[in-house]
Amino acid sequence: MTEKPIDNTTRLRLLKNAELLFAEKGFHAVSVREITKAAKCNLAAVNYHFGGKMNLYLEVFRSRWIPRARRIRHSFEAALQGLDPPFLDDVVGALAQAFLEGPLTDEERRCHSQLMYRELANPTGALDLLAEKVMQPFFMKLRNLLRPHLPETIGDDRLLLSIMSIIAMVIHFNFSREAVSRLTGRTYDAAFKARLVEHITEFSLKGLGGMNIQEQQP
Amino acid sequence: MTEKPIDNTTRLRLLKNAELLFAEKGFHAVSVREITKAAKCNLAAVNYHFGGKMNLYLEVFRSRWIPRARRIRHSFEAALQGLDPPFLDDVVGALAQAFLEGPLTDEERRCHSQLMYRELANPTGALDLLAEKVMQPFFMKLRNLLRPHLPETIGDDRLLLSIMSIIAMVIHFNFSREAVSRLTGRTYDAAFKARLVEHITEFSLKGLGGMNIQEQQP
DNA sequence: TTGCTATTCAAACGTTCGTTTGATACAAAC
DNA sequence: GTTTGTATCAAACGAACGTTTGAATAGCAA
Repeated sequence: MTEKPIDNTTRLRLLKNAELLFAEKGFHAVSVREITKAAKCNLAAVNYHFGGKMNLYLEVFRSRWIPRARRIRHSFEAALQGLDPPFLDDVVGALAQAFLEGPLTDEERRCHSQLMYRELANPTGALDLLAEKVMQPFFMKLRNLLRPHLPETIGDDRLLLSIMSIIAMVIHFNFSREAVSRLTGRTYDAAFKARLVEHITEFSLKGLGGMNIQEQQP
Repeated sequence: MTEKPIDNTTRLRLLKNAELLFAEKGFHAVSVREITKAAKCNLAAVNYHFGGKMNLYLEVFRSRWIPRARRIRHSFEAALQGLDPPFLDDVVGALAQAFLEGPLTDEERRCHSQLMYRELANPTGALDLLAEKVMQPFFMKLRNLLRPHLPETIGDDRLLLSIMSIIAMVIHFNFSREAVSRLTGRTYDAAFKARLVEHITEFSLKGLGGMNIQEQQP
């Protein structure tokens, strides 16, 4: 417990502030001066502790993004605990909820989605980490969870596309909040988020097959 | 016809090359020197013709992105011509096809999606243009097309969310090609694109309701 | 020709960038 | 007390940035 007490070290302050700024503006739009100013430390601290701006960026993913992705995944799996096997709507509902409500604070979630979106848009090397350590295994897990509830005629590729569609929605509604808010005329409060979870769950459930949902929900 | 013959002017070369580079790397990651070098013109040309880098960026949207969005929309509407009223699967199929296959070359489509994605991620002022001139009217059009085929119990907001879900998929599969390719193990050739159109259409159709599809497709 | 306008160009502008440096402070080890 | 190693700091570095300048070059009208 005392291994890392509060750890309000320069290093950690840098990671926290860097993540927020990178998420908000993107790698190129944030300067080292901006980061160190926000972290209330000297300009040279980035190079001392991380060896450069790019390494700081990568370290943000290694030590903050990936652990948070794990928290999301654990939240998802915890929601399915005891349901053996979970029904289709359990899986999809837990998925949407883990991402849109889940264990993160709202600021964390925004940060998380934006960093991911940006990395999808502009692979800088961090995408390698995400794909290998997070996405790939998570998608496999999802496939195994969904497979028993779908007709056997559905191939693996088809199932994978469906999973990516759901993820696409989740990411999109998390990420392009500004556009979504503008087009729907709604602010991103708890009520709207709950509405989104409901919508994504319903839409995805029906999209996935819709043939054996009725038997589960009388 | 002779109004704009070839128009291989410096101005147009700048717009073309700037668009490609902005789409590929994002606004901040591209330098004026890089653009003018690609356009084979002098460094000062950007400021002479557009009055600055940001104005060039905005002009890319005004004179290239928006007209292309119109071509997509026309392609979508042309596919529905003669179908009065179009069925649900006509609308959704035409939508997916217009975006993923449609009237654009593959390079244009990549460029188009990337610019849009980036602007959703990083609103720089161009998003105002897109939302007002393109998205808003297009979404209204879609809503009117879909409305007659869905149960009356579905509210406007619900329908709008469904539309945004479909668009989210279309954008996502167009944009994050690298990640999609990596996770599916498939290259973005014509066959895969056709597969994506098929998938999005099917998934969206079912997601939209699934209650009156059967009557249309015996 | 002479003027006028529009465009291109090399060069330089001032600013900001990421990074490096060398001095300084501070604590634990000897 | 001295040494050693870690961390922070102000200052400066060279490079790259967006932009400006003023001269050179065309094309066309008078």
